[in-house]
Amino acid sequence: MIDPAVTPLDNDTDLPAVRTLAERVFHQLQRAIVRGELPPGTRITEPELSTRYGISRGPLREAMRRLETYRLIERVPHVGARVVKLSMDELLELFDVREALESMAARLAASAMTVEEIAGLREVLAVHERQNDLDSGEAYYQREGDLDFHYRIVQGSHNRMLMTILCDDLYYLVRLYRTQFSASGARPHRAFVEHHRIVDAIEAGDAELAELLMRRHVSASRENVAASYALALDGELPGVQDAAPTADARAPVSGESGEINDRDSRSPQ
Amino acid sequence: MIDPAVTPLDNDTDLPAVRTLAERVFHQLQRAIVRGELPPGTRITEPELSTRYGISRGPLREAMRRLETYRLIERVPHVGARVVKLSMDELLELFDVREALESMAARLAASAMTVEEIAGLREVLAVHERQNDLDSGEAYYQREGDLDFHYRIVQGSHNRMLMTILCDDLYYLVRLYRTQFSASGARPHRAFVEHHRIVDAIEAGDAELAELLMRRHVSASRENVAASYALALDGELPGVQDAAPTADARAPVSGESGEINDRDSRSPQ
DNA sequence: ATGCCTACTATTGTTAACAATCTATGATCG
DNA sequence: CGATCATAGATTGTTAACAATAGTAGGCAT
Repeated sequence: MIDPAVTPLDNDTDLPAVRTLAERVFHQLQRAIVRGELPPGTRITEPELSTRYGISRGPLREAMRRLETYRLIERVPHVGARVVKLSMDELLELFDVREALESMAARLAASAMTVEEIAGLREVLAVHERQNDLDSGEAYYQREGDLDFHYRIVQGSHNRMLMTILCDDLYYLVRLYRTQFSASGARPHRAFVEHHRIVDAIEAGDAELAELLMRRHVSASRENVAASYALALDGELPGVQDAAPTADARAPVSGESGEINDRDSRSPQ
Repeated sequence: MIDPAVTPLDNDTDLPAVRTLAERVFHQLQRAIVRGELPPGTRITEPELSTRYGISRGPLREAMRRLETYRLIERVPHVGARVVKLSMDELLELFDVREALESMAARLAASAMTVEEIAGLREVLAVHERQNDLDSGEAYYQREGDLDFHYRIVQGSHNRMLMTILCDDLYYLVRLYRTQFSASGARPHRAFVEHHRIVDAIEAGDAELAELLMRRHVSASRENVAASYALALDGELPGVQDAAPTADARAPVSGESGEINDRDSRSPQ
């Protein structure tokens, strides 16, 4: 469901095992939201979407209920639903959760990952690096590659609950944040270094180190995003002091190379 | 299959803000499952439940969809749904997730918790201890109190996403595990000690220490449960070597004082 | 007797109509 | 002129009937 090569370019029925209308429209809506085709805050009205997708309200409601659990839309009883509008401090909250979960995943992966999985991980890094040689240009693939890196480590933890929470529940939210804050890949080479170190630790079976590196990796990325945001914010709004809780914040925040890049977490820039 | 005598005591409208039928029946089903009134593996059939609760299949399906996201039931398209059957290694997976998330919560709580919240936390511990003076007898309240302790720390993190994942998504699963493996409160005083230490660290604003203690707390509980289970398992099934992935395991596992207790994580019993 | 095929039943997926609730617009009153 | 209340429209919640799928039981042929 995450593999970029597998992800359908578009169309309806290329997804495997879409056995029901509700599933199909769920995936369609999900993609529409993540891609920004349904902008944040957009009101979702059932009659409109049902006619739009040519289905009845029954399956649509089921799809919307699923979208709600993925935190992509927010519903209020008897009122309606709208596409979630993300704030910066919610993004930072997400980083904290990811830091906790992904560092745990790295720890477990160091013990549980197979040689084949590690080889696949190295291959991802190689592809990642190759695309970096093309320099900027296509940040999209970098993002996907970066995402794939983290995805594979979570898979390597062999903890299904972790996989579900991280890769199913939080995955689309991460992507939505990315499009919403238009995080551009700034300097991914720093992330490469970190990624390689993490894989080294995993390959060596050093759970403690892998955990620590992953934790720093995510944490540094969080600080980077926060700093970039604060900078962009007082660049255009000199009066603003703190990140507003409900910041609609359309300021593009650079610093995230798609998934996670970071400063070297040591040298002060 | 579904004991009619049990459900009627949970009347309809004791829960606040139940604005829709789907919500009501969701809570009813949730309680029924967590309490064990709907045993694990029970087939959930829509016509039966709809007549049983006196509602139509529409709201019922919505309630079931919610139960599915809470991982309390499992659905297969065109086939049906059944109450989730938990295995021991899934329980251990849950412990890993909780270790990652709750240690993060403790860290954040050390920085973000207000004096009022800390006071409330101390009160919980006091109540907890008082009930422990009554010794065993009522393990139920201990469990709830223990749960309340962890619950409040998560709240104290002031991280809404953490709160949602831990208190909404995983909470009922934890309770279900407890009833399913009939974890009895064995020796909660060890947990008390740990709890107090954690609160001390939080009150001192020592994020590092709070995180470390919470991590050990959950980890020790995990090991305790695993050990008790392994013991009970080869006590009754001497041939069994590993925890079966799909163990239906009705053996009562002691060691969990409801939520989390642990050995002192230092002295070897 | 056993294996496969077929029809049947029960359950799930889907649809469309009905009822209850909320929002907004406009009229009335202070 | 402003505010409050009422009414109207639209949207969500709910229901019951219809369609499609999967499991099951029985018969038939080998």
